[in-house]
Parts: sequence; C-alpha cells; structure tokens
Amino acid sequence: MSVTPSTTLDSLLTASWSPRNSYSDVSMVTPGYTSRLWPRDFQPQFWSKFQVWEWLQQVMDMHQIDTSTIPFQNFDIDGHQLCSLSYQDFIHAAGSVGPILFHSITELKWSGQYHVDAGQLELKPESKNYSCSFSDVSYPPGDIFDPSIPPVAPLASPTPSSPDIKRSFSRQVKKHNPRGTHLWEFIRDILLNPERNPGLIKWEDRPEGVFRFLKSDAVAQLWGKKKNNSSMTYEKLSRAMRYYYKREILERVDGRRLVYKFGRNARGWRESDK
DNA sequence: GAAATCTTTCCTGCTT
DNA sequence: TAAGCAGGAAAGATTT
Repeated sequence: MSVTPSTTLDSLLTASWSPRNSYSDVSMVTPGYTSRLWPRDFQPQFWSKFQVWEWLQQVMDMHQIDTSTIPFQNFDIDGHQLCSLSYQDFIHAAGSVGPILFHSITELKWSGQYHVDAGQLELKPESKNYSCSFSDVSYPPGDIFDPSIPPVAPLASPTPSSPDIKRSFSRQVKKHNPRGTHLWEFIRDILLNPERNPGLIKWEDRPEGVFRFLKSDAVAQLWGKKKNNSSMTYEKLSRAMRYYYKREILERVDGRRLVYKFGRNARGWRESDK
C-alpha cells in the first residue's frame, strides 16, 4: 500500500474538489456506472480489495485507458480506505487518471448513500463505525475477495470476527482446499460471479464450459494478488493452467488463443451444478 | 523429516 | 516481431 489517506473525502468535497479540478473528461466518468455494475454493492465504503480493483478495471475500460498505465498495487486497499483518499492521493497514485478515479468514487459514494437510505429500512447498522446497507457483506479481514467463499451476512449470522466463524472458516479451507482456492477454482468463480467480473473472463460456450480470457494480464495480477505474488504474469498463470490438461480439469481448445475449456474433473461450473 | 500435491519459475521451440 | 501456446525441468510452498 503506497497511498496514505491524508484527508477525508468529505473535507475535500468542500475544499479541494471544484470545477477547476475537473478532469476534461470528467462528465463521462460515471454515468451508467452504478446501474451497470454490482447493483447490490453501491457503497464503495464496503468494497473488498477485489471490488476496488474491479472498479478500477471498469473505469479504465469505460475510458479505454490502458490498465498498465496505473500501478494497481497503489490501490491495494479496501473500499473504506479508498473513500478516505484525497484528490491529491489519487493524483499521486494514478497520475493523470487520478481525477477520473476521484470523481468516479465521489459519485459512487453519493449514489451509494442514496441507496443505503432505502436499504436501511431492512437492516440496522450495529457494531460498525459507519452505516450498514443491505448490500453490506463481509469477507475475512485482510483478505481479498474470494469468489469461492460465500460472504457473511452481518445480521444473519455471528460476526465474521467471532471465534466460531473463524474456526469453521479455517476448517472449511483446510479440509477441502489445503492451499486455499486452486487456480482453476479461482477462474471458475470469476466466471460464476458475472457481477464481480468486469470483463476479465467470459464464457464462449457456457454449456460446454468453454471460456476466454479477455484481460489475461489483469487476471494474472488478481491471481498474484491472491497468492501474495506480485510477479505473477499471464505466462506463469497459463503454465499452471496447462498442468490441468493432464488431470482433465481443463481440456485443450486447439487453435484459439486465451481460450480454455473445463474438463471432466472440474466441478461446480455447470449451471446444473448449482 | 518424507512424501505428495500444487504452483511458480525458467526455458526452448512452435504457432498465430 | 510480439504474444501466446506447449510442455520439460526444477524448485518452492504447504499439507498430510
């Protein structure tokens, strides 16, 4: 994490952010974003690190900006931290793209607040120092979003920090996945969570289990992030994918780049598996 | 500590 | 020429 929040967003909205600061393209930043993405996850304050990255990816896509122009590691933060970044923090972290990101998150925060008001009809905030919406989900503290692990609803079960939950979470991971999520499961779960998959991988033939990497480098970065390996590349990831051919977790798709197919030993990707 | 498993890293050669 | 694919080899990390 290389960006330290220096000012609250609220203070900047009144002090730093003004039309003079506007990015030339700023009017195009967010229209449609909140309705296009995660309709239940309006509040950026509650995003996981993974969702922050997704948001980054989406904004970059919308503006057709090369994702390599910003260092994703500068946004190794969750939504709460993201919302605390100042305009200058965004400039520092993302250079010329900073104003776009700042405006986007500002708009999202505001629109999220609107939705929260409706959501709070159903859920009451409890032991958090900020409000809670119907969209609020919690992930293991300090972890990035893992699509294979169902989120913990804050009011439907004990808090994620409770010892019981921690124990059962730990048991579950150890029993079925000694090393945590496998690569193929990570890929599968991105595919199975389209609302959390902003154009990284897409189904080519859903019934046949054929899928294609749209942003191979971004997926590799995410995988590396999950494995705490900042040097992960698509080349390395694809080598690991090819090992699955032998185990029939994946099948070769000849002649098509970035295209893979789930094999007979892959589980949980079929619609009928749900 | 050994074995097994899975993943990472590096490499060469081939294909698109 | 670059990017991606295929697969061998070795090593690292982790669990059993």
